[in-house]
Amino acid sequence: MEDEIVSKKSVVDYKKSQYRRGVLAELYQSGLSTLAQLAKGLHSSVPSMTNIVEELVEEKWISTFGTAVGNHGRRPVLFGLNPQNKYIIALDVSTHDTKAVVMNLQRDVVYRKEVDLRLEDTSQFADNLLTLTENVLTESGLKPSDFIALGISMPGLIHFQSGMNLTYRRINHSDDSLGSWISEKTNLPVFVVNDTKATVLGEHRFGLARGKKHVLAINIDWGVGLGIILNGDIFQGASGFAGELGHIQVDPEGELCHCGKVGCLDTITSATSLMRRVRRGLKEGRASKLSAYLEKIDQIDIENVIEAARQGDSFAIDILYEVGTELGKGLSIAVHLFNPEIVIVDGIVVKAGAFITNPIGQAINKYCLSDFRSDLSIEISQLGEKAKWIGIHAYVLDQVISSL
Amino acid sequence: MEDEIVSKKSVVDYKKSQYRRGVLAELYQSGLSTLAQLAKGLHSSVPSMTNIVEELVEEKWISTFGTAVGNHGRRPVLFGLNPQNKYIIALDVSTHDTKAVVMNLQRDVVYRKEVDLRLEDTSQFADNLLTLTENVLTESGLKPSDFIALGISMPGLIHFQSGMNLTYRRINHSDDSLGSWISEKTNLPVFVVNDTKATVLGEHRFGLARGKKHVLAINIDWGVGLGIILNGDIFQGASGFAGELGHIQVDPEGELCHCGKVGCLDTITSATSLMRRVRRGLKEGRASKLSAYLEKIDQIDIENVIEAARQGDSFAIDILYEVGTELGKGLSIAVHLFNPEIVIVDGIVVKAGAFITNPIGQAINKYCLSDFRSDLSIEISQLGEKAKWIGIHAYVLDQVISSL
DNA sequence: CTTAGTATTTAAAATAATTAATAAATAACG
DNA sequence: CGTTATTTATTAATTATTTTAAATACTAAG
Repeated sequence: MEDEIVSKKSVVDYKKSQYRRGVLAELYQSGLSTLAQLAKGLHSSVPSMTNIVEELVEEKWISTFGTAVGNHGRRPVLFGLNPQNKYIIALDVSTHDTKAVVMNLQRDVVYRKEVDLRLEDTSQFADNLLTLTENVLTESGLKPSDFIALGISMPGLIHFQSGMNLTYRRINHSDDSLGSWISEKTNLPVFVVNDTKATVLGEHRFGLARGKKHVLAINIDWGVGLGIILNGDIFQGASGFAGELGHIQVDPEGELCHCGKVGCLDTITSATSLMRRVRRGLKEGRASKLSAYLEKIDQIDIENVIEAARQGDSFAIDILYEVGTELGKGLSIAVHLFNPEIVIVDGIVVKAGAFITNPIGQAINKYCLSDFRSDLSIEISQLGEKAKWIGIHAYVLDQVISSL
Repeated sequence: MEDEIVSKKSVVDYKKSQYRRGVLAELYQSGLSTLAQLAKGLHSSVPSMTNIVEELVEEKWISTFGTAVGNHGRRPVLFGLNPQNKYIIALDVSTHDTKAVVMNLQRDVVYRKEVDLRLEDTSQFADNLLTLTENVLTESGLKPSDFIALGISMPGLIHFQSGMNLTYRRINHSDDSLGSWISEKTNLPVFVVNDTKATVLGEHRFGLARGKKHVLAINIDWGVGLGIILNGDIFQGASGFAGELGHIQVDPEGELCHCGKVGCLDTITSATSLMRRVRRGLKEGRASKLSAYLEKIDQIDIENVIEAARQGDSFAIDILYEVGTELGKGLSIAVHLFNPEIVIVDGIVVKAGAFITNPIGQAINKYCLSDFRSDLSIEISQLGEKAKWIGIHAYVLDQVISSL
């Protein structure tokens, strides 16, 4: 019954809704646009755009930003997403801490909080994350009605359809996903996205990969993740698991991985395993500046290794080289399969700069067919940790807009 | 100047053109549709569709196919692509022969020819292919004006933007691609597509993978190729090279590949290398029914091996098992990266049936994370060689329609 | 400082597309 | 076998959108 009422006038409504979404998406990407630009971009006319835009201004989605300068003739009015009235919360969850960021529609950070909440596979974690969220809601000083959505990025296999994190199953409350549980409690739409996918989306929309059609972003952190942009969109695969590079087998005689298989790329290249090999090497008596840490060997961390490499420590350099080579080998597989225009390297390891990118580049040269390399550039992320918040923001806004 | 005339009335023209393409695409997929179905599918109204459809009938693109049966009420008129007046030539080029097929818009084969023209890296090949094309044009008995386009599928890295085959560079006339050269000579639009990509498109549009969003099709032939459908579309990558599974390294101490690298998957799993190992095994005196061929060892071919396996020959079974396992290993990498819903096995080796699919399935079970396997089905192509023609047809028609 | 030139905005007219209404076709039912 | 219910096709009326034209706003040149 209700369905029939909705389907009345359906065609007109559908088209209008398409235009509304189009305008918001366009303004999100462009920052500021004139009516003429919007009309052209959406294959519509200026008077039509005037209508749509007026409506969206009314609803506080967009606002005017003065007029454009420079050209001859009458200066056109600029429109952009409203920097007030509507806010998004981004929770960047990892295994070592959690960051909460409140942003307006223009991605300006209006509130930030970093807490010592580590992702672990317990139901307690969900409770803590909810508490954090509620704290952010009040501490930010904004009206509850000003928040339009909450985005959470975290590692793990996140089932696209249900939002369940299958790697950390206990954080889901019974058969409800963490996301829908928090959504219920906070009365906000919640979107959960894999951290690497958020990162690549950030890099694609507002970073180095802007405007590229096919992008790979490799994120080297506590594990290895591959974020993929295809045809300008984040690529999820059938269930949301696409890009699981960390668990392809690279060494049949390698170490046992936590996933249960043997010789996964993760067992060689993740920061965890890198540190394991550093400690083993030091214990075996390898000559290195890092030997100074021998007594307190558990306190040594990856930044120490990178620092040592910078100072010319050959043990540290070797270790990084080894990791970079294996990463490059894994990446060349992905390059052969995806044929991207650009590969972005991201994560903790980027602090190692050329110590890690050189071997990656070398391995790609060695293991990739030349035709794949000719139009391919390999870059280090410039957005850094911001890429993730921006990616969450873009992901959430995409979802919100498309549900409008 | 002309540009300005075109851009007059541009928005209206654009929308109409969108509808026209939409109707053709819809009818191509559905076979037959009613006005109401078209209107619903394209978010438009019945009177509008009536207009568009009338125009397309006028232009001989579509025609009526009586009325639908079964329902109450007045029976709706069915429309479908016109089976007369417009034809497509598909050339299926491989390293062992070339097939030419003329099809109408409904994919009915109206003329077929198989010639002993083998793909080789010479300019002579281009001349021969042109001759073949011209013969087909005349021998088919159709009016030249009835042909709307020519599609060519062939192995190799085919540069998406230029249509150049980079694996067989000499078939291109100077700096003109084979495709545009033939196009010039025949006055027909020509589209060149990689054979594996054509196959997966065929399987997706009218085969086992119909309606699936993400599909991998592995084609085991003189080499290994991976065809990829993502979000319902053929995935080309930045330059058209996506899916090059054959040249990922699987064995650092393996054989030298013709591509210049070492231990490519191709060196283990292609039909060529399979035969090499069969011959080597026989020479080394492995017990096998195939030993009967020892004197004429060069005449033995893959079908003999498969036949031997069917008869229980354990050497043949072992060889196929080995190949299947390596293929499965390679495929699991692709599964981890693409997270598809279905994997289709295609090519010569399918005649081996379970002898090849069992080890593939087993390897996927062994090397894939369980979450990737739960919704994944592995099937053997049912379309067989037809998949490629149908894929060429679909590819060509997609291109023609989108240029309308 | 005025005027010519350029471009946007607003308003009005023309066109196109949708919805609503009516006519036509067909199966089910009494 | 005719009537009714149901569905589709066609036409008319209404609504929406585009196009055209006029008005406005601004730059730059004389």
